[in-house]
Amino acid sequence: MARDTETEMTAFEARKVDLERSIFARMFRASHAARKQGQKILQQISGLSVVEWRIIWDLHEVGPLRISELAELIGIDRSLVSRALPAMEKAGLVTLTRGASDARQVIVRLTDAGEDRYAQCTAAMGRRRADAQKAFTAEELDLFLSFLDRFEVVVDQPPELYSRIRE
Amino acid sequence: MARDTETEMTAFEARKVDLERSIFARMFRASHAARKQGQKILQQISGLSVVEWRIIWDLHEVGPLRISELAELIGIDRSLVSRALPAMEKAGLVTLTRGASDARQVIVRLTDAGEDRYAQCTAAMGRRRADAQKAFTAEELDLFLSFLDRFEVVVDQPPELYSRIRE
DNA sequence: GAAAATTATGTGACTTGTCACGCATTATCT
DNA sequence: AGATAATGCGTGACAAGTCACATAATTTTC
Repeated sequence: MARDTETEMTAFEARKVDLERSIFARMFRASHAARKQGQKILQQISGLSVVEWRIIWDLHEVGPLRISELAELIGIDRSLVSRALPAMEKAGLVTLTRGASDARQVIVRLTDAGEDRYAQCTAAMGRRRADAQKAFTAEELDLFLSFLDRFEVVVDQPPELYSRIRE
Repeated sequence: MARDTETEMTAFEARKVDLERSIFARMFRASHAARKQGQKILQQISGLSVVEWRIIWDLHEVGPLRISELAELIGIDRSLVSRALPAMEKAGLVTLTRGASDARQVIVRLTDAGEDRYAQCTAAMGRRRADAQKAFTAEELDLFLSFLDRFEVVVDQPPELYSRIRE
């Protein structure tokens, strides 16, 4: 792909260097790679999707939950949770019951089979979390999380702040 | 949502605190929020999708590019680029021509209308990038990027490293 | 007690993204 | 020169995710 002389960096290479310095590009790439890796680990171990794993993990950690609570913990739209659950119930991983005091609610509980599936995946996913943790000292981890805090302040701004025409 | 006594933190609340300390959960949430915000900014300004914006931005910065090069810069599968381009050509934003020396290749060029669309969006997207930049000192930014480097070392490991049964 | 407002969930329709396969073209090997 | 391998792209089929609307149940208001 020779565009400039052989000894100079091409515009393409220069662009890649630029993007290495872009927080947005780096955040996307890193979290995208994390997601793909997680999907593959779960696929190889148990055939679960990331959403299914998160549902199982959250139910194991917290106990019975409502659909909207699961969606809040996982950070996804509740329609995605709502769609995932019937197949999980059919697979015997969870039970779905109507709320005793509020019949609008669906209460999701982990079954023994669900606990088995949890056990199947948690060691691998825990090793991955441990590896990520070990890449940082405790102090660095705090700092990394504080950087993410600051980044989130920016990306949680309403889009109108940026899209509106400015002087 | 009273589960424990009113003065104690619920398991649900405790779980949320746990997830605040999880690099993976935080990376997903932060990059997801960034993506949604970007989508909305672009939607409000120009109706472009994120992929379309990135194509225009990369062509503006680098000059004519092949489909595989665009996919590499953006960090997505080339089928996504391949699918986005016909509509962009139809909208007059890019031209598509076969490679002069390799007829397999498609060379993508930005048109004047594409440059206009670039101009329409770049100020807003640049403000967002500037705001993110301003949240950090130059030193902190270097550190943040080095943390992302380390995180990527972990998530770029083959999934078999984690999914394989271990002693 | 009835009406209106709000809430919790389910689903239609769509967008975004991935993987595998096929076709055409080019490069390599003999 | 012909056969084989590799490459670049297009597309089928599917998965993951979002948004809006509808329905049912509960809460609030009068």
